[in-house]
Amino acid sequence: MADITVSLPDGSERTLPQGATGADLAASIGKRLARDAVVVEVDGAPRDLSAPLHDGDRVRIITVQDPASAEHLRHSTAHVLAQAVLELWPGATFAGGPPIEHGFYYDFELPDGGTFTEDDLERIDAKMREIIAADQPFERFELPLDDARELMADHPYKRAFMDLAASGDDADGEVSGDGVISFYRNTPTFVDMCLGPHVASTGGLGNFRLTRHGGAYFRGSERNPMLQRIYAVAFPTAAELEEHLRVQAEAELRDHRRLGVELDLFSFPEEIGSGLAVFHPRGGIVRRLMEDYSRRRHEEAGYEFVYSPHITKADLFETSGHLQWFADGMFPPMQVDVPDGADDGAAGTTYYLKPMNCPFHILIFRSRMRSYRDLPLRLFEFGTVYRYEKSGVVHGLTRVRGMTQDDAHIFTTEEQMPDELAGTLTFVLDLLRDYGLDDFHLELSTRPPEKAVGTEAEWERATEALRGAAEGMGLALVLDEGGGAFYGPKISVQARDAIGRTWQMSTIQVDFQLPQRFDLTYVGPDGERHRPIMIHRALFGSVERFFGVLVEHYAGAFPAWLAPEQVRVLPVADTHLDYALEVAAQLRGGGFRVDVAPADETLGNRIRRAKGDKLPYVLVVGDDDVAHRTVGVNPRGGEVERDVPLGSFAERLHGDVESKR
RNA sequence: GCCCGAGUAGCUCAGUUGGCCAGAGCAGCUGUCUUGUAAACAGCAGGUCGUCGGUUCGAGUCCGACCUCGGGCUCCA
Repeated sequence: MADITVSLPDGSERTLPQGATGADLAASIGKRLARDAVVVEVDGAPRDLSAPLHDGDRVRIITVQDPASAEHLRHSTAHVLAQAVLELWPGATFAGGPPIEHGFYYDFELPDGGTFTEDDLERIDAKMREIIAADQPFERFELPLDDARELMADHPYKRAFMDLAASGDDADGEVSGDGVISFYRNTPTFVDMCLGPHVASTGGLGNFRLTRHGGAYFRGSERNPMLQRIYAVAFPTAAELEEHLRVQAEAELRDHRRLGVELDLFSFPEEIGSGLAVFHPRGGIVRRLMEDYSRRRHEEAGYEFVYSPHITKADLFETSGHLQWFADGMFPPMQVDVPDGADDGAAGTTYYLKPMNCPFHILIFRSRMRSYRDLPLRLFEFGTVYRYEKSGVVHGLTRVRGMTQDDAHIFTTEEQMPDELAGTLTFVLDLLRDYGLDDFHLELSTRPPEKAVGTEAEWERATEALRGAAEGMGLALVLDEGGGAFYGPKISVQARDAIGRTWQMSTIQVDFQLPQRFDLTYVGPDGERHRPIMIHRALFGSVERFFGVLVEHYAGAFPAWLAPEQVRVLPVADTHLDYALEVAAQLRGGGFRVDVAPADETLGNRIRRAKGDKLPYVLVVGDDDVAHRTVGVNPRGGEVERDVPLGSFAERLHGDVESKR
């Protein structure tokens, strides 16, 4: 029988006997490679180690050291989860269980509408580890559709995936559409439908942890039944799993909801209502500083400031299209000016809380005749809007029902638009950097197929203009098909924070629609009327969300320019109080935010409290300092320095503020 | 909105199968202590146990509805 020859990524070739598998190949190269091999890629396509190789195959062996192995290990561990659940809950059925970032999930339906509990996760985990200890093989086999349906007779969701694939749907990648269904058998009783590949056996798995459980609609649609999903994190190595869990624990400590209470920044009094925040004095300082700086920069960039009310007659949102397209996101209407004695609900005038600021800015544009000389006209407002968010989605400051947008609408000619978009994007990124975020990527959201006004051609032009601006930035650009607003496509800026999480921040949207709906015009150099184009843009997105992101990014330890309290002066004993007050007064005179903590408590305890409040600087003053007009400087995250002249400390603080460190 | 879980003092939590006057630490207040870099000591005060209704001789504890929060789905700045 003829041998086969395969090539490896380094260009070398190896000759193996006919019928040799990826595992054989690995074994022929080295013991360690054989042990660490997870799957192989043949001509770029992942395959089981047990699959026979063919003459001329280009083969890459993926080991646990290769990041590409994670997906396969996760996928295989998901099967172990399914096996454990099906063994523990006789009569349970399962749907899909794909690998995801950091881990995997699997969807189940338990008998009699059962649900999982926290304790169940422990039982399942224990069962999974038994399966792994048993080192069960993953054995692949294939069946024609009819036989496959019969094999999965007790599992309607698996059959649903087969039917979807048969009708040309992608079936969430669970099955192929070629009429042959592949399965993996672990034990005589456990078989899962799967495209594969899988690890050779369960023994190599184990670096996982079950994390959460919750409801999830089948295939993500509200119209489908709700299944019970279990999430897990999983990594090729134990060290990676540990690191991930460490970062998670860190993220929990940074949670802005927790820090908001601890640092006395803001709260959500139950009496006010879900998703409605109040900012306390310390949070108020931070917010005001954020806003003040933003105002200054916007002024310098040619924006003009406007103000508009929070509520308006329904007609305005009829004209804008919001009542047609965005009504679900709006608070219910209120009837006002109802005539005495009228019991007809339709009598009077209908008002709405505003969910967006654009119509108001449009009315400002339209308040008089505009010339091309006025354009681009950039109207800016910290506009507070109200959105009726579904009860299950409200979340801290990042998803609220009342928020303030740093909202601007730019009215331009069509010719000006590309430059204006590029300028806006540059401005936005620059400003975000000043707030300490500097790792970005961009996302381009296109026409939502079922929910869009305007013609395809208009959408196309707007989308291309945005794409051009985005591509000019030299940042990664991700396509978000169908994710645009009803009136136009958008670019959103995604920022990565200090511990690597990405947040959607700024959005820039092109809008041909509202200028038409409101019949906006300007007079061009030719004396004729022309239609302007609108650009909607928000940089913080919402001030509340941005505030929450900054709290998490800085873990509550705001840089000096934003810190609510920059310095706290601690006299060692009462005899140093007058000097401490003098130091504080002098620093305040320099424009700094300073408090004094008198010697009612031990110095150690006052230091501890100040550190807990995450101040940039704690100053300790005692006999030596009174005598020499110095201070002891205890900086956040640094070493204590004694006998620092007050003047040089003030300069240092000034430098921190100026450099926004 | 849907699935699950939770709501006890400002915060973090105890409170056994329904049964004496609902507890602790931190925070707060009052004293004493007068401190050189991450917790001095003592005392005081603080709760209609989320709200409303029900079961019961008796409810923080059991049941229902609503409100709020947390985790997930869907949605989103």
